[in-house]
Amino acid sequence: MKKYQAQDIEQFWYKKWEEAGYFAPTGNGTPFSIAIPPPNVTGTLHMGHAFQHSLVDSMIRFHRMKGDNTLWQMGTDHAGIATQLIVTEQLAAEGIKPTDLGREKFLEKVWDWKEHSGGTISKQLRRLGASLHWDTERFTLDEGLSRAVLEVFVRLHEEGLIYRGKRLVNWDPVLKSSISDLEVESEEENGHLWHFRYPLTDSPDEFLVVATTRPETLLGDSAVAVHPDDDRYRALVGKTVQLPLTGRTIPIIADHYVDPEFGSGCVKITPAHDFNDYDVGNRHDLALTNIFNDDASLNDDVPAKYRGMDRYEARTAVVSDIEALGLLDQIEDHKLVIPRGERSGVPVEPYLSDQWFVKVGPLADPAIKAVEDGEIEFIPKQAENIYFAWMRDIKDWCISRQQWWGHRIPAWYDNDGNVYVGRSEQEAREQNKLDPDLTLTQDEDVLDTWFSSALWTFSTLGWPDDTVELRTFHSTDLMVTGYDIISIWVSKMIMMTLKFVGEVPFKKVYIHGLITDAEGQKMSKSKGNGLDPMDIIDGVSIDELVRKRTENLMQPRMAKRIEKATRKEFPEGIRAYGTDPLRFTFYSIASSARTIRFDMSRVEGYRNFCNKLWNAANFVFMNTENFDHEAERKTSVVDRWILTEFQKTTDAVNLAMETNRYDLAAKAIYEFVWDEFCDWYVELSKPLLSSETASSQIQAGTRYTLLSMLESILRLSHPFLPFITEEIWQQLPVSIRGSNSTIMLQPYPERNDQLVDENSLADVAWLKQVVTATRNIRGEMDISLAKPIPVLFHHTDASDRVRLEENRDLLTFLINPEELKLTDDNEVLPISSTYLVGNMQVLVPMAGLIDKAAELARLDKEIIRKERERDRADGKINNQNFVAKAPAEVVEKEREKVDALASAIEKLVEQKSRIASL
RNA sequence: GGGAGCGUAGCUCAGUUGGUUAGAGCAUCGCCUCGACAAGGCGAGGGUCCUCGGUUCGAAUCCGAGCGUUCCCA
Repeated sequence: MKKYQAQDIEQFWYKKWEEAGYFAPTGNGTPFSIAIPPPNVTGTLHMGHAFQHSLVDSMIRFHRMKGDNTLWQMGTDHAGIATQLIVTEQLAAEGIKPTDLGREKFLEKVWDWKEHSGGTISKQLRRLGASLHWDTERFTLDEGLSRAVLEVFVRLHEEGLIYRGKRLVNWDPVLKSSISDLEVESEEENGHLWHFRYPLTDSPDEFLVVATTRPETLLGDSAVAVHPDDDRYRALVGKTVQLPLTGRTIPIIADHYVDPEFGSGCVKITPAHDFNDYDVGNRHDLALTNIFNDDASLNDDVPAKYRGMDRYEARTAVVSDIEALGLLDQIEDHKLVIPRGERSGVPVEPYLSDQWFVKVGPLADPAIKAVEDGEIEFIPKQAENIYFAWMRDIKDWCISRQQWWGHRIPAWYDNDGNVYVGRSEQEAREQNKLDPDLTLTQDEDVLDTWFSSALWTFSTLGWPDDTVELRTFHSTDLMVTGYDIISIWVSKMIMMTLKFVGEVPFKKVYIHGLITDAEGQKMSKSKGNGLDPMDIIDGVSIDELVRKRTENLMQPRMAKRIEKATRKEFPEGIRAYGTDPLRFTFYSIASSARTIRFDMSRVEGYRNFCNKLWNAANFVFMNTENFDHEAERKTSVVDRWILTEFQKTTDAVNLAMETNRYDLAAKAIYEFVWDEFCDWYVELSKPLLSSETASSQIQAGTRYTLLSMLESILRLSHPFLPFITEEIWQQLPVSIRGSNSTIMLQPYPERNDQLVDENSLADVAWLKQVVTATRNIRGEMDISLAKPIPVLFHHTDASDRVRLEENRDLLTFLINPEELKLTDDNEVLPISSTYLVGNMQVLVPMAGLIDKAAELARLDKEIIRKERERDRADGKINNQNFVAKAPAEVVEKEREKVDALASAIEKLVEQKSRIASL
């Protein structure tokens, strides 16, 4: 075989698998299904995706190999705002505005874009080895899903759970649309707190001082509020103040919302421009004065002077006018949280507008209960808290967006503003018995992308039709997603699915942590610290990496700093590690922590692991070229030992997968392959295979075990390392692997008790200890393995002698002794370096080999270590409380430990004094 | 302000119901080009398990307080 090069094998196999249709459910066995969290059609694969989909793919491959009827449903969402923005920007480059084209033409352009540029993430998922069922790939805007959306909208509306109303929403003044909470990023920024004096109507020389971070909203104030228990202002409640610049008179009200400790204890209330003030306004029946147009310029409800000004222009004007009136009390520096639109980057306005809402309360109750009752299990369990906290304080969901790209709201208006909802205009007319001549116009808005995503698990399976797929694969078995998605998506899926399908969307939700950079910083474009999983798979030069990180920055001045940091962290770019090593890294770091630092040296470590597996396979092939499957064979103790170890590993991996502990699964495989199979079994097979004296049956047994063990390892590892395992498996003889065409559909290993031989464990443990003893002496004394050393076995018992004779060839090969010699108990021994294996002493005579001082130091270290241990155990068994209260077997264990250590120390001390006396 | 996570070797992290000599990878230091593999082999060094209390015969593990750090919500 050639050297291990991931890029040589990976794409080849994926293509084969896909063409052969191996990703499709077989139609037999227990159904197992997972729906992909639909990636954004505009998106590219980031580290979070790669992590998430690697976890899912292992689970899918695991179940497929177990013989389940396995479906990983593929699909993408239409990403309303993101997609529309991209196309809008492209058109802008040609000097075209969407409004120039009109809705129909514009949407054609978007579809065009989607068809030609929207598939990046699909290609990347293939590179990742994701065994998604592509044939039934869905898109939230395709016909079937759109029908589901219509159905849900109409039915919720019929039940009064969807309504239209004027409410305060997050408004992006650049997009001129409402946006969801998830699309708002709140960061602390430096600002000011302006203190204004509002004159009392009754006595204009007296003032209430109000503090605000947004002076321009003064023009929309409806009241000044104080805390009801605040003695300073109690007498003023019910009176009025003059609102400067406007000539309006507004009331002084009392509300518990006010924090009397903050500022002056008086708060201006602007119900149309602040979410808290909106609630206060509702409680006190205050007027809602909207002062903005949809681009956040001031509208005609403000004094003429300010009309048409941008909000920040108005801010300056208001402050200077207040100052001119002598009503500016003071200006303080102040840190405040500014909500910015994720896409546009501008501050978002709470904005009063006509929107459609889902009344969430009645949907939330059963959704909470489903999790409380354990119908849905969160992993880790603490993630439930996020869900419950959100669900128990849930607000109505604004589902309309002032966009073109999306599911258009199925509502029609007549000229009097009456609204009619139906699956089509036709149905709306029939249901409402409208005059055919009545002119109706459809609502211009579209639905929030999450509205369609909420139906994902069942709409992708054909709902509202009662399909075989729906009956077979719903509820899905597992959802894998991040913390940030619980409130925005997971909760909505649970509500909608319970409502319309009457069952949970998934039985388990695995919530993974956020992949951060090596410093624990969230990866982001603006910080320039992002990693592209494709760059880890394919490698990237430092120049290219710098280019990718610094292009199209929102803040171009960051480019220099980003370049410097990048060149420091990756002076030579990133090497091409391949998909398997990257995947294995993801499994290994999948802990329950909420942030996971991504460390490139781990990828390197797992690339080395793949290389190790590759080379081990190479060894197996080299030594089994003429393997005759029919030849008579016998198993050795070493064969039985590795088979026993493999059963334990298989058990551990299966258990880990059942409990979603990907890290433990990866660890079990890594340790078995490297520490047991490669370091011991392969090494122990060498003397047998090259032996002149070993029987041909034993040699055949060893060859068979090498092959079958390798084959089993490949199957066990396949869900995690799909490519390298397939590549190697294909090269195995058919007599070993069977005649099927892919490892993907081979049975997953399960523990076979008939292959467990507990006795072999003790035999091989003894063997390992003897070898380790001599290696230790060699290592401590810097004696090369090339130099033969005499090895004596002293104080042996019958089983030691049997083992020694049976394994003489193995020991000779591994130790490279000048001689292996059994001593008599009363024989006078040469001065030696000593190691204990149970009661037996392994001796290497010092003459000409070993330095006296070094050996004394080695013995001292060993004695101290054992004494420390003995003292600890001794302390325990001399403690009456311990003996009385600890379980008998624990006490017994400590007693045995003390005895064994005492006798070991005795021997070592004796040895030490002999050497010292030289 | 409320809630959550994290704090274990120089770095990144395991440590499952309390009993391990507290582990791994990377890094470090020796020795080794022996017929799978130098992307390797064999050894070694390295820890006040954040701090202080408590429960317990026994605490990295359970409880309380504090410190540091990250995130979410307001």
